[in-house]
Amino acid sequence: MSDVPADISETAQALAAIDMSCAERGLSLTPLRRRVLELLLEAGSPVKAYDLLAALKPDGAAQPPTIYRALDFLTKAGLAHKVEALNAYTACSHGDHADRHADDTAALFICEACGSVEERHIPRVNGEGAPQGFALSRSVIEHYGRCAACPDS
Amino acid sequence: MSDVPADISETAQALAAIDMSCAERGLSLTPLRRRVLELLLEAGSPVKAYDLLAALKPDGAAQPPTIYRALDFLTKAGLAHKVEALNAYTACSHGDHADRHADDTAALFICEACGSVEERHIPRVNGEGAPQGFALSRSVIEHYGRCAACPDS
DNA sequence: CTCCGTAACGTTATAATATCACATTGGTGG
DNA sequence: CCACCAATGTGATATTATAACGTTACGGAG
Repeated sequence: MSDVPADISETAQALAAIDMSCAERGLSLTPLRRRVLELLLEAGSPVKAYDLLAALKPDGAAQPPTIYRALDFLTKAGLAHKVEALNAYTACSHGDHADRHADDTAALFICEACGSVEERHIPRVNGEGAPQGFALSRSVIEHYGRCAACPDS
Repeated sequence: MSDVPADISETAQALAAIDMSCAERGLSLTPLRRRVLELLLEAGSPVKAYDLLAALKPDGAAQPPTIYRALDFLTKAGLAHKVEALNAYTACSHGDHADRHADDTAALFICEACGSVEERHIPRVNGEGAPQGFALSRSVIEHYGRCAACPDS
């Protein structure tokens, strides 16, 4: 066993891969943005903007625009998603090759018991039964329920 | 031609049908709730809570809880939906037989140009590629794009 | 009929989420 | 050096939503 929990180590590895991916894509993953993404990765479930803000406080008193700008960058870069129905944010589980998924739609499966999020990338197509002539720009797909690890009890 | 625009008349007809549906289901569609639903039906596109509030003002100064309680009732009754990504609310296009769709998922197709909403009811099933053992409770499905009537220009 | 319980709504205050507008910093290229 | 631009800092404010408690009106039990 190392002295670092496995999930933190995984976070570090993911961040390293994302560093490279961003470099290739010409995106500047600044320390602040990187730190916010790190917080999201460590959380493993959706986090509210003001909770991220609170988590940054030790590093100096951050103000709301700080966090919203970072989240804006991360979501546009495909490194994080906003969970619309929760007003929360979560790291993209495919952030290390976000470029390959730029045109995909992310479907989120959110456990209402434990908060965990599973993400599936599905090719961007008009939803089932789209109106004639509807030109799709983006889709929000969020499924709420109970994950396999959280029995109905 | 009547002196009442066609869409208002349609609204009135829809409301009459909803009145009966609510009576059958034992739901009390009070004047306030009915008025809010009427406003949503007339709008034809998503409306923000505080805009509804403003629209109610002439009838007396309403406060936020008033409108949120009405919206809560309407959404639980399946007569309206919250558009999560817009923080807005829209009348269910099948409100007159909402009982038959109680277990369905509503997929919304929202035109970013004109604001129109088309609604499709799809049977509630686990989304494509759901994780093993995921027990679905509800889904948020919102598609954004451009409707057939709004050319790319 | 009175009393009581409850659903609906009113009212005041405040919480939670998000953005605007402008100042400051720090690098990069002319 | 200086002009420029991306990124961040900072203070104020807008927008969305809920908490907490009071009031009213109606319907059933006694």
